[in-house]
Parts: sequence; structure tokens; C-alpha cells
Amino acid sequence: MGKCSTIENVEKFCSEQNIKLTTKRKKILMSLLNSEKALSAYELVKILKDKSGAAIPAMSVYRILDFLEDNSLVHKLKLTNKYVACSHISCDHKHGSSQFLICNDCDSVKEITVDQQTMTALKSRVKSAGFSLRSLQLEMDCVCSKCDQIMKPDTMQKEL
Amino acid sequence: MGKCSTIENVEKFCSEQNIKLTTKRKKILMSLLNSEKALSAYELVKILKDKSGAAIPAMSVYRILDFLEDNSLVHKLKLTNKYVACSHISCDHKHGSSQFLICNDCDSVKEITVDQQTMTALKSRVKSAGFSLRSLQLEMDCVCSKCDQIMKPDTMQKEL
DNA sequence: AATTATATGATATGTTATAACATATCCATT
DNA sequence: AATGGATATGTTATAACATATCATATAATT
Repeated sequence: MGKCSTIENVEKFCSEQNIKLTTKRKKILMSLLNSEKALSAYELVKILKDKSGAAIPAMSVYRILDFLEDNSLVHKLKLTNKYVACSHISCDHKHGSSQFLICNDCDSVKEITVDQQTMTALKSRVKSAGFSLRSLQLEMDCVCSKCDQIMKPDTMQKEL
Repeated sequence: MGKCSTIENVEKFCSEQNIKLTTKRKKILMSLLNSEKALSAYELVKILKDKSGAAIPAMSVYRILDFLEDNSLVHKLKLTNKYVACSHISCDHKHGSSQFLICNDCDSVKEITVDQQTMTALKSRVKSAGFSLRSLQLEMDCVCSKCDQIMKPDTMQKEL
């Protein structure tokens, strides 16, 4: 995540999109981009306080996260109530349905794209059940390969 | 949900499975079975207090929900932090991967089964991304047909 | 009946999130 | 530069969701 995102890339993107990236918004976005794992709002409060001394109140962090989410710069993971930077900010930033693979152990997240055919199949099942989809975001409870190796025998999960 | 579940069905199922269904566990399970919508732990506390006068502390409700979940009698929806009775308790109660369609508006939930092919496709994408699946539960943010009709024009969502 | 395991209660606290209202900052227009 | 409106952030309180810990009650086993 954020492998190809530099401050410059992000600023360019925001100015193109007419997204006002204030200092605090930038701090939060960069913290997410630089993080290996998804972060909660309160974790961000702590990180920012430790890093810059200037504490941003939780309320503001939530507002800023909402703003960034509205502008497709971050995603909120409902499975864990944590936030990640969008992985497409500076690469292509046009994407279909995102599938988030969330490590249950270390909170690292991989954002991949659901293939069109699978999404169509899911949608059609939804429709025939009398519901209509509101969000294309798919979140899956996983273990990353790193944690999978570390995992102790007694907590070993059989592969699904 | 719970359309075909009566107290007798549930008790039969539990005694067959050697699941000790205490009075309180039964109360909570039946409350979920009788509910049109997913309920939070604290909503259950309130419902039980209103109905029977005997308040069950939140802590106990959480424990009981955990127990019921461990025994596949209820599902926890992570998208909304609410709980639903398993829709298969007395019908067949053998099922593959569940897909929960959750109404964003009224919290009604439909539990359907993901077809094998779709699940395989999702899993293979997960695997090639270097993760392994831990839960087959798929939750989707939807609107039910009832709420869809009621929805006001200014809050109208385009169909995805 | 005594022993043990299981279930529940009570209390405190942690974690996530929003409401409501106040203040600061930005920026377009005069 | 002064003004005034829009946007952004701060402050405080509280709601909503969840778990830790230790005490007590009930059930099962001997």
C-alpha cells in the first residue's frame, strides 16, 4: 500500500481534483500511506502526537478521515473499524470494486480489485434476493503470509 | 429469517448437538429469531428488560452471544456490530459460505448462500495475493426492497 | 453432601464514534 | 486592508460497542 505514493504525487492528485489538502489532512493521509497496517482513529491521534507533538483531537481526526474518505483518498474498513489509504492514489486511481484482504493478526491490508465476472455474480444473487447493493466494497477476514508462518500450532487454522 | 424456527425446533436441535440451552440463552436466541432485523447486544439488553422485567447485564449478553456464535446458532455481522440468528437452525443447518445482505436503512438481513463458483473465484484471488481466508462470511451493504421504495428522492442512490 | 465445572452477576474500564457548540482560518469582494 | 461568509478545527460531553476481572450461583459428577 502506498508503495508508489509520495507527497508530491498526492499533492498533485489533490490539486488536480480540487481537493483542499490542509496541513492536518496531509499529516493524517501521509500517516496512513506510511503505515504498514490499517489504523484506528485513536491510533492516528497517538501517532500524530508522538511524531509532531501537536495533538489533533479525536473529533478532528474523525472529521478528517470522513473528508478523505469522501474524496476517495482513504477507505474505512468496517470489519475492523480501521482506516487505510487508498492504494490507487497515485498509481492509476481508477478502479472497480475493491476487495480488502485484512490480516486478522497484524492488521495489514491488501486492496485488490474484484474481477468483473465475480462481482456480477454477487450482484445478481443480491438482486434476486430482493436487495440492491449500496457499496461495492468487499472485506475479507484473512491471514497474511507473514503471520501465517509465525502462527503457533495451537492457534493453527485449517485453510478454508 | 427464523421463518421455520419454533422453540421446539431449536430445543430439538440443541439437544441433538449437545448444546446446553439455558433459559437465558434461549431468551436471547428467541429474541433474535423473532426479530425482523439484526440487533446489537445493548438492544437485546433493552428488549429483554422490557419483555420480562428481568434485566440481563450487557456482559452476560455478550457472553451468551459468543456462546451462541460458537455453536453456529447466531452470526455476528461485523459491518454493523449486530447479531442475527442463523437462518438454518431448523431448516437444514448445513450450509456453505454465507452471504449477508444487510439493509443500510432498517437493519433487516437476508442470509443467502454464496455459490461455489463465486466463492472459488474469490478465494483464488485471495490466495494469489498471498493471503489465506479465515472466514467465509461475506457481508454486503445493501438496501432492502421495502426501504428502497420508501427512500426519498434526495437520498436516492443510483443502483450499483 | 462434597467437589468441580460451568454459567451468570457486578463493577470497572477500554474502545469507537457522534452531537453540539465555540473558535479560528481562508478567501472573495469591497 | 476590512468585511463577511464559508470552511476547518477545537472543546467538551456523551453515546454506543466491547472486554477484563473477580465474585457468586447453579448444575453435574463423585
